[in-house]
Amino acid sequence: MVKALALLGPTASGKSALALQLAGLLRVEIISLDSAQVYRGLDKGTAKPTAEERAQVPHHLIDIRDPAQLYSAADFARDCVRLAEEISDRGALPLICGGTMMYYKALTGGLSPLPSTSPKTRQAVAELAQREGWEGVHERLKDADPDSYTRLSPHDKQRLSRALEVLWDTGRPMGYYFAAGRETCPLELCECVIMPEADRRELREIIAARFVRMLRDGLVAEVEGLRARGDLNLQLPSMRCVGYRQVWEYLDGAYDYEEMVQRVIIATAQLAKHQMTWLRGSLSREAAIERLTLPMGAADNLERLHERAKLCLN
RNA sequence: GGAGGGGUUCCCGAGUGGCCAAAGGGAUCAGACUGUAAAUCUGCCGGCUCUGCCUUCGAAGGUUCGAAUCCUUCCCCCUCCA
Repeated sequence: MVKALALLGPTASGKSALALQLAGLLRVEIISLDSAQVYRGLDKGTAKPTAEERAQVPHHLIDIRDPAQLYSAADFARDCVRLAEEISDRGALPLICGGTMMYYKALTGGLSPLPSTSPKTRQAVAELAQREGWEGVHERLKDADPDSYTRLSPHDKQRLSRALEVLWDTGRPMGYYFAAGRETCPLELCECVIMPEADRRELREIIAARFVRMLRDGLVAEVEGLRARGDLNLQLPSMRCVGYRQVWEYLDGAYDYEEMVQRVIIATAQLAKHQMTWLRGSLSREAAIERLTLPMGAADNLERLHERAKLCLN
């Protein structure tokens, strides 16, 4: 079984820097666990590793999609396993590094054999919601998919949409696919988690400072460029990423610059909070994945990570 | 100095005699999470010895069975005239 090391943690907690340092000590290739860095052209706002860093250490699953395209947890799980095997074959250690916990969950916990649904159908659901509201969409599930009907909030547009899409596209409720169980993870994972639990205020300051840097580096111009393409919009997952969404709205004139800055900082802090909720929760109740928790910014983190990585190599 | 407008629970903001611990939004906190997940949603959100009680709507008095809401004085803020 292929072994891999996972380095997880909330945004701005120092994962990437630590991963790069580890790469200086042993032969690793990094598999990015990041739903935003997959997009080409989303550079400044995603804290994407620089060209130099990428030249120095191989990075995977970065810049693999156009911002008009979609990428999913299932795509990730498939790509990640394939890459880990290839990297392992090359004699290097696969290092899965990032904070998109849904992707990680899909990898470790597996997914049921649900179908992907067509953009056409999604559009049709959106139109229904437009006419009848999401409560209306919710009602459509009442008889055809009672499990989803009771499980989902009448306001949870994303999941409501997905449930109805599956129903319309395949004629079967989601539960039909759930019944088939989940795939099991073909990788043997070691988990290292950076948890700034003790002082979230510090993380917030790092986030704010980092965003100021992103702006100084030209984030607004980058978003202007993306808007100028003409084929992107706020409904796309790429343009809903933290930072991009708010800058886009600012350029739309929805609010002023100062408010945009504050909103991004708040949204980023909320993202970090959300990621920590995943990490504290049931994530690694899955399988017997041993976990090492590192405090944010501790001096001996690299050393401890290195120790753990060496175990993975055996 | 004069004429108006305003001070509400962490923030914005509604509320003009009882149904008000006080709409709504934001933040915070906690949580969910099966192919959009940096998404989407949920709960809590003054305090307590918690089916009730206490404190809160700039401050202090007053009217009233009863006030965030009415009256008086004071403090502060904004706009305009000077």
